[in-house]
Amino acid sequence: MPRGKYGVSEAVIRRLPKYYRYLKEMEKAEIQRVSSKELSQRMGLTASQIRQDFNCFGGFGQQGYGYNVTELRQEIKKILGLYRNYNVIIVGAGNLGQALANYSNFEKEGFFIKALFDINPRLIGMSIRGIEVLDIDQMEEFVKKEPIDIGVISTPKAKAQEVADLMIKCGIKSIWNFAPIDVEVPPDVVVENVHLSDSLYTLAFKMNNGS
Amino acid sequence: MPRGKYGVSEAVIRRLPKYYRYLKEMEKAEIQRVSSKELSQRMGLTASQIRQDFNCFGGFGQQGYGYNVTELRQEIKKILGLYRNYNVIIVGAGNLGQALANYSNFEKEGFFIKALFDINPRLIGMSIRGIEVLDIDQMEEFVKKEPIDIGVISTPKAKAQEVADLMIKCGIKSIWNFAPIDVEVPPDVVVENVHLSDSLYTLAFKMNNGS
DNA sequence: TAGATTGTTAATCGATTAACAATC
DNA sequence: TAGATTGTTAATCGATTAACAATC
Repeated sequence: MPRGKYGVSEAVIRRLPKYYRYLKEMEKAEIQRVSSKELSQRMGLTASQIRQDFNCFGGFGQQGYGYNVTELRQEIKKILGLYRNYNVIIVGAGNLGQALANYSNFEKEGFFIKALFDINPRLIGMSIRGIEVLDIDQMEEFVKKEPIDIGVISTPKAKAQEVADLMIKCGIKSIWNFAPIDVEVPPDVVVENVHLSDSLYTLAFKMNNGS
Repeated sequence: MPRGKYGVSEAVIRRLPKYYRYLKEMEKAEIQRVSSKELSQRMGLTASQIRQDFNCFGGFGQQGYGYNVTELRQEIKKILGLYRNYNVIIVGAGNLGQALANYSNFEKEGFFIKALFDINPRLIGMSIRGIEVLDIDQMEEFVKKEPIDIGVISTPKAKAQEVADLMIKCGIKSIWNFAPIDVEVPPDVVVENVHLSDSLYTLAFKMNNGS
């Protein structure tokens, strides 16, 4: 398994957005410095783990002082790759696809939804926050004109693999998959799954097991 | 950290719904038996891990044969707690809340959405698949009449903690949280987070790091 | 300077993988 | 019976935690 620029484990990667979230909050609250100890208490981690995590990327702190909140937030923003913009399309303009298109917070971090696609004639032609719903047949042409970084799959399960294949054919290298199936992709394509049912079943398990 | 009936790690818990998903597919494809080896190939795990996972719960296989697909699926269904029904309410009837209410698949596994709640007068009175959107002020009364197992938070971040507090006050012990914040709850309450932005940022990180 | 807190190395813990006897 | 595959124990690997010298 190749591990790009930063040789970093999945566990660390998953914590990065959480650090980013907490640091944004602290910045908003005008907190200027933070120690690994204080951050650990806020986030429910250990101070050791936090320092280990940051040192995967080179250490942004200062002995005796801690971390500058703004600086640390910016570093993590950089690591996550949020200092550039991403063009996004959503395939599947049903309720979930529309909900995602309506969620304007993604834009604030540079994720711009350029179009939705569907096969349903009733949806095609619609517009959500000014984003058009187009026929899936137009997708290939659309992506040729406007390079797309991320493809979102919000179709039913039965169509998900087909949609993934089409995205890959169009040269899209990153897929955010909401369909309850693990789509198969070539090794240069990244997939991030949001399996809502899996999450709900996990909750069911935990509530029956008091953990 | 107390670990209910089954003393099982988070990593194992997270794999259970995935097993369930694959086994359902195989059952649909009328596959009757499966070995840990074959399942490992389908799922991208190791056979060892699969056998270890199942043996957390007591081993459902037979030497020389493998596992009966239907039986195994049923066992996992039992472990997950999907042989009972769950009453669910959704607080926040915006796009995401509506999308969740519209997603009829949850019902098939026994999760019944009993009502949505909101503060927006424009949404109150609406009906989604026959599920009413009520005023949040009616929630406490509603939950008294109809016991609710799971509360879904699909409000903006700013309201999430308040909503969680209200749910807890109403006796709800399980929260499925879609707001981009970690709500604080007493130790007997279970929270499962779906942090969409975290997931998206993870994807951004990975696409910039070729992992 | 003295106190605080990092960056980093070492120790521990837990999860995954390997191996194999048991047995269908 | 012979072959296959589990359940389970042991070995390995990786991630988390602890400890502490470096240094602000």
